Amino acid sequence: MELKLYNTLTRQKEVFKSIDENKVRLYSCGPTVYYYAHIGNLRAYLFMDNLRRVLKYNGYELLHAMNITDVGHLESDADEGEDKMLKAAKRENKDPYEIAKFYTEKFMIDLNKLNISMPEIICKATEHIKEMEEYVQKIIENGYAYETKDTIYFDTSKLDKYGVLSNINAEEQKAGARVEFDSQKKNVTDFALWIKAPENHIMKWDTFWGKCYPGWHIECSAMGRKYLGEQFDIHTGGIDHIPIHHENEIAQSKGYSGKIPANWWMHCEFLLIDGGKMSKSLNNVYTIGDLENKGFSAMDYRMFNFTSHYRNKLNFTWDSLESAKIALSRLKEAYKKHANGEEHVSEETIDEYERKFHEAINDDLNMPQAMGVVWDVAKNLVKSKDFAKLLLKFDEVLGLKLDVEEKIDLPEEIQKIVDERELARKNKDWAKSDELRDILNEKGYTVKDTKDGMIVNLK
RNA sequence: GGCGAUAUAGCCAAGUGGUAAGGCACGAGUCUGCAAAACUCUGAUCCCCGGUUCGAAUCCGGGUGUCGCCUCCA
Repeated sequence: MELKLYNTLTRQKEVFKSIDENKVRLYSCGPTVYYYAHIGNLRAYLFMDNLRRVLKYNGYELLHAMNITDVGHLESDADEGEDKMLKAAKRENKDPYEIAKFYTEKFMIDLNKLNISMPEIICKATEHIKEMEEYVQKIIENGYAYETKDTIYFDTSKLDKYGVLSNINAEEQKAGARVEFDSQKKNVTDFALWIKAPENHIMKWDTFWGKCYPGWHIECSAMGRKYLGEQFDIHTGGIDHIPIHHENEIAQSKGYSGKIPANWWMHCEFLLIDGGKMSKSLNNVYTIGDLENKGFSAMDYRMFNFTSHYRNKLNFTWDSLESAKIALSRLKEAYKKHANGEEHVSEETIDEYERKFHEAINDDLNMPQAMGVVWDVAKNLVKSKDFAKLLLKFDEVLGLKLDVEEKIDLPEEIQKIVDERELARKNKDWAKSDELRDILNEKGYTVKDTKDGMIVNLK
């Protein structure tokens, strides 16, 4: 079946065709590991995971690289700000490498909780200084860079066009902005490739230009090339990457080889909180931990993300997360019923649902529409193992672990009360049963009585 | 100030020319010792005005609102 993916480069959906026959090479801009990832960040990785799974569903093998930015990401585009890693190091009074290690681990834990499948290659900027160095030298050799006192800049005026992705006149935009920029630059759109490290700079390396550290954009160019080749299929990132980071990556690649590195550029829209941007001042920069503290799981958040399309802003509210949580639990319930079902469903019916689902995901990852098909199957009055099997197939893309029952290990003390209540119920001692239920509630557990016994969960 | 996006039921949202997917909430009901859960049923003509068309939520023009980018950001 035809797979259509939206390409930011051409601003339209295009029929996907990989360079190699059955293999897709893709690159995703990963996190700058200077702090916890918030749920907005994580939406981009859920999108990345969604793309991976859809490609796999279509039979492609994947070679996927994602970077971990642990150096070079400055606060200011004018190349004057502080390195985010160093700032975090100061804040926490730690070595920047410790910071990177700590938040990288936290990031991986989040991805794991969200059931995000890992790219085949995870590459760290600090482990590829050599590759970046060579990349920059080639750009210089090709005449696309110039030196100032302490920075090597990319000369964007040497390109036939700068701004092919965002399709804007960056010169004009930046000239109009009320932002000062480094006067050493020849053009406002020029950006730093290589920067001389000040005396007290912690993260620096001995390089062809003395003790330096790399600009932010060069890592993706160098690592993408190293692991995926001069040209690969898809490059993903957040929508905010379009105007600067990805433009610069394209510029660097043009300066290096004359080519745009990827055929498809795909970008995930922002997550809004209560209709607006998340910001520290509004105190709404939530992490997975924050969600968990309110009784939600990472998987609830995963489910929530399927309510909208990745190219649309998604409005996060606690109510909408709650609705996703309930929907997920009902979906699992529905799966279970089908798994225990004894009726038969015709192959044609199954194929028809499968086709509809496949069509939806192949239409530029239209997950809300795909979920419509999933619910059709889940809520079908005919209870059948055939449907259960189909749902599991869908779950290869959804990644909701429909067949995994969430059972929590109850503390011994709680288990004792549960057993006692079970006995009371057996003896129809309702007074005692209710009393024990109250106790469980007080201790923070919910109690559901079903035909198959009691289900106890954390509130 | 410049640029861009968006406006669909209480909420989260699909749908881009042929008479409005889905989820959640609400309400009604079934079940149940009670409660909860679960299950069934139920709702919108698509921001406003004008145009194109046999026909528009869907295209065009104008207006209004909201959001974002131009500064770090997934």
